[in-house]
Amino acid sequence: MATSERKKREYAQRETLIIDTARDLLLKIGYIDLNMERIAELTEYSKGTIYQHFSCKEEILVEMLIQSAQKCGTFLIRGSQFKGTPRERVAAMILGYDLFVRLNPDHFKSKLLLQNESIRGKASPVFQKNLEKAEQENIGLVYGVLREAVESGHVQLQRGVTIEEITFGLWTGTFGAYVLMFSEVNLKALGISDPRKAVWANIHALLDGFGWHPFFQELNWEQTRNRILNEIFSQESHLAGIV
Amino acid sequence: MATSERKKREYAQRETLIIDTARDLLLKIGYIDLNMERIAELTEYSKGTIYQHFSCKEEILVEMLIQSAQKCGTFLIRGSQFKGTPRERVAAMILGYDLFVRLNPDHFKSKLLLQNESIRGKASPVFQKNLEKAEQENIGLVYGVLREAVESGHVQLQRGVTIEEITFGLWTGTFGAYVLMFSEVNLKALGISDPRKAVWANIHALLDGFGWHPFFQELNWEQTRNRILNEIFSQESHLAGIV
DNA sequence: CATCATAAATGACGTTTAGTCAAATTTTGA
DNA sequence: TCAAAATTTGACTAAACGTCATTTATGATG
Repeated sequence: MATSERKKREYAQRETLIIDTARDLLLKIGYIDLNMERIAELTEYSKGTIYQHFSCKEEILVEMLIQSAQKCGTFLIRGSQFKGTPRERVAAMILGYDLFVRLNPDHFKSKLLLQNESIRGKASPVFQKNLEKAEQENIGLVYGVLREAVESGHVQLQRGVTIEEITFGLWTGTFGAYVLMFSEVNLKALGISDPRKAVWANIHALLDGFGWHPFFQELNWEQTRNRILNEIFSQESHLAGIV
Repeated sequence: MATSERKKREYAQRETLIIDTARDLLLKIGYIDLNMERIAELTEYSKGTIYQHFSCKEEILVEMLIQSAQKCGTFLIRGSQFKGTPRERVAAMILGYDLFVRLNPDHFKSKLLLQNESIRGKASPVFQKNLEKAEQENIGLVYGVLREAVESGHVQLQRGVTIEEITFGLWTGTFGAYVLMFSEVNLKALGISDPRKAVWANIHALLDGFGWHPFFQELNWEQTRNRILNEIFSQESHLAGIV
């Protein structure tokens, strides 16, 4: 069945086209004004065809986020492979995440929207499950490095704290910061001129606070940061313009 | 002008009625299905009258959030007045915030939505400015206690870290956690059975990491926590069922 | 090449909600 | 009591949603 293979390919291509179009449109006109009619126009397909792929705009957003979460995963994996201590590898993952977010501004736009159950709930359950799975896999990558850190004795878990909870701290500290950065909260007016610098300081204070060796003071982090960017994310850091 | 005073009062009362109705409806049916027609029905006014107060449902949400942000401020203030070290006072503010969020579940629902610029942007600029102001005032309350902590020598700011950045860390660590808790991310599946416990551990690790005395180990926090709840939030902690 | 069955794409249509505004109603104060 | 002012109403237009009968394209077969 050579033809049916081609059909499948064409279907997948069209899906990509729809998502890419929706992504552009989302960044350009925002969620409220985003509509299926316009997506149909721009893709040069009819509304009916668009609805054959996605049941509503929210479902397109979910699929968009699934794809970007998977892409995000590749950045996390690359970060985790940095040659260094577990703490440096976690730092590399966080830097990778930052680069990913910089290069994929649509990620947080759709993420923020779908954080709302009413909006996410419009997508069909299959899509929602897939999204949950994609995001859990990414968290799993962080767990992996933390587990190694505990096993190698770089961190001693104290007072019943679990690696899941430490990950939660890293997660909320970075994710929360991006939510704020991406929502036009006036951080400048609040004295936060460089939120990324603040995140970096906070993440390291957190890890220091959990007694994770080597402590912030014990390492030249400026150097480590440059090594991470050069060795792992050379191309991306140039693309993002952080040299 | 006794009459015009009464009119004003009546107008304000109706505004309250509209907001309360919208709040109930939001919690019941969610953002997507929330609509002006239904709000009009439930308040027993006509659509036109509702539109005299608010230009769209998003504007109602903004006003809802302004009000809850102000109420939140009273919890923060009370927390900051706890008789203890600055660090204990910060902890009291965070506990106060937690109680506030528990008792006002609509707060985060609307907050999350309005984090999206496209949604928030539907409200008129005056409403948006007021919201920004209300939220900045709350952050200002945290700054106040941190400033005292620095002045009293409980924290030494190191390596160019500012109190704004530390506040940002507290903010993202708690706010980020509530965003996740309120968005049906399956935290249980990720091994986070008690996100509030995790937040507490992370906040203290963060403050320890910044060298904020007294360190977590040096205090009986279980006792402090109970004192805060008893002395400052007795009524609220019972209402929230955390005894 | 012609035919026909199947698959895919279309856009008109019914429905819902938004937001407006002229008309109806109520209130005010002389 | 009554006219002017203020308020309320809901009918109406417009926009987007989501459906589905109809049209168009495809490709297998003789």
